[in-house]
Order: sequence, then C-alpha cells, then structure tokens
Amino acid sequence: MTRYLRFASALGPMFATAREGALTGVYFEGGRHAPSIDAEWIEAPHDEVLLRCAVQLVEYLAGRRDRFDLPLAATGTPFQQAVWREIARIPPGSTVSYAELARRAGFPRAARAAGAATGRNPHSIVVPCHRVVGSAGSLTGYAGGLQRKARLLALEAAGLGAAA
Amino acid sequence: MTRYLRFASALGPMFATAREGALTGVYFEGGRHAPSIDAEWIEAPHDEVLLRCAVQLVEYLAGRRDRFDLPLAATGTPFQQAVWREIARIPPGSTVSYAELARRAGFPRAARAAGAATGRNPHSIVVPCHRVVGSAGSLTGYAGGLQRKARLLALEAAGLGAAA
DNA sequence: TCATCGGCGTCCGAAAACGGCGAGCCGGCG
DNA sequence: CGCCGGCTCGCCGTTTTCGGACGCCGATGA
Repeated sequence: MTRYLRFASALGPMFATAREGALTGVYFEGGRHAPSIDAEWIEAPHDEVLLRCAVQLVEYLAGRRDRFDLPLAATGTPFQQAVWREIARIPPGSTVSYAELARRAGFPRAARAAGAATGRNPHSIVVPCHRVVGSAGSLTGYAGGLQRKARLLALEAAGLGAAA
Repeated sequence: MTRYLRFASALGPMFATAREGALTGVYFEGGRHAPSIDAEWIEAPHDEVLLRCAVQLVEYLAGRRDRFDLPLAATGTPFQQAVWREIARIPPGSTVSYAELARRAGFPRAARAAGAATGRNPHSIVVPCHRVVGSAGSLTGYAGGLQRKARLLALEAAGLGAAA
C-alpha cells in the first residue's frame, strides 16, 4: 500500500510517496507528470522515510545540505533506471548535457530519449534532474517548471551555506 | 509483498499466494496459467491465511469439507470479477454451462468470453471453476488438466464423507 | 538565432489474434 | 428415421502486436 506525505517547501507545495520503507516518488503538486493523490493511498504523517525526505528537502532548500540520504525504490524501464542512476551521480553545483547523460548511461545516441526519461524521473530534486541541461546550456525543460529549475541551479551555484 | 506456501495435495503439488492477509491465488504447480514462483516472493510457511487455505484444501480433497471459508483478494477486470463471483455461487455437486454462467454474470452473449475468464480464475478449486462445463455436458477444459477436473467432479458427486 | 532533420525509447490507440462456447447443419450409421 | 460426431460460423472480453506520435535533444546550415 502506498503511503504519502504532503509538505510545504520553499518552492511550493510538494508531496512524497513511499512503499515498504522506500521512497517511490517526490513531486511538486500539479507538476508535469506528478500523479494525483490517489484515494487508495494512505496519508502517513509519521512515516519515517517520508519525514526524513521532507526534512532533508527543507534543509537542502535552505542551503544547509547538498546531498540526500534516502532509500529510493527502483521503478521504470531498464533504460530509465540507467538514466536516473547517472543523474544521481551528478555532483551538486555542476550540470551535464542530455547527450552526455545518455552517453554515461550507455546509450550514446539516445540523447532525446534520455530527455524523455529525465522528465519521467519520479524523485524530483532528490535525483537531481535539474542538473541536466541542453548541450548549449539552455534549461530546456523541467517537470516543475523552468522557474524552479533555475532557482535550484542558482541555489547550488551559490554553494552550501550561502542560501537566502 | 507476495507471500507463498507450497504444499502437497491429493491432486499433486500446489501452492497458494497471499498479500496483506488475503488469498491472491491457488494453483497447481505447472498448471495452465499458473505463475512461476517469483524470486521476489517470500516463502511463508507459517502465514495464517496460507495455512488455512492448505488445510481446507486437504480437508476438501479428503471429502471432509465442501465449502471454503477464506478471504479472497479481488483481482481481474470487472468482467472477470463478475464471472468469478458467479462461479463462487455454484453449489458443490452441481454444474453450470458457460452460457448459463455468462447469463448469470450479466453478459448473456458472452459465453465464450466467460470461458476465457473461467480459465483465468486464480483461485483453483476454492473458486470452483471445475463446476463449469460445456452446455452439452462435456468438460471442455481445465487449467489443471481435464483429469483433475473429472476427479473433482467425481469427488463432489460422491458427496461429503464418501471420499476414498 | 532560428528552421530542419536524424536519432531513440516510451506511450497510446487501433487492429488482429485468441480462447475452457454454442447453435445450426450435414453426413454416417444402425 | 433417429442419434451422434464433426464442422462451420457468429459471439465477446482480453491479450498481444504493431505503427505512429511524442519528447526536458543535438548537429547542421542559412
């Protein structure tokens, strides 16, 4: 059974979902591919994983943390998993192009498909898909809106402890 | 997480699966649509529901029981659920044709589709799909093999307490 | 900077195949 | 005749297959 927790963040209302102790998703409410909260889900305001997730996100957005330490549930196709895994390795403050990302994931010619996969990343921010940009440096897209992508990148560019 | 229990029966090796306290399936090993035991499943030799299922099956096959009392998990399409529900109502010792079954389920012309649905019944024996036969009385098919279907019907024809 | 076009995995809708059927017909047999 | 077996042909929900469209792209050429 899926459990979820809604919480406020500096970038607006978000919610996280978990199953069997592992984080299955982190979304901006109303975001691009965000699921709508299902009636069968169980609101779990005291779930350990969900709480840790929310806390770490708040810390991150406050500039007091730059990495996450959470158990993530593996979902998606093999291709998507490969892409998401590579995204997770991009260090804070740096960016990678979709083409390079595809290459690292082992699909050198699948830049565009990598873009699609990036868009389907279920773990917003935690798996830092905002660090993936066009090869020319343009932001090109973000499930939570380009606005948020820009703010996340700015936050990381500023570095730890320099947040507003 | 799916839990399962393998057990021997008078009709050969079987196994049952459960999730969240409800029986999700009962199969003959190697039967027609029986799933193969998944590496992710957890063998649960002491699970209450699974044990009750095994016990009741053994009793039934020994002629010491004619009905089951188990929590069944609802799965399948609406159509399949309607068909399976009607199957569950067929009393021990009697049979119904696929056409009649379809009628009872509310789909008067879907005899053939009812046949297909019957074949996909996940709860062998417990949901007595062996009591569904051709309108001419022929057995026509069974996930566990016609042999077993015949034995089940013979068992029920003999009545309670008359088993070998 | 802006159109064009090639590349690639996924999603989605349509179409066809697939059954644990059944009624109707036709030939064979006694 | 009457009965039975076997064939053919509609029925119908589900599953599979298949093709095309779609995207958080990138290199090219004007």
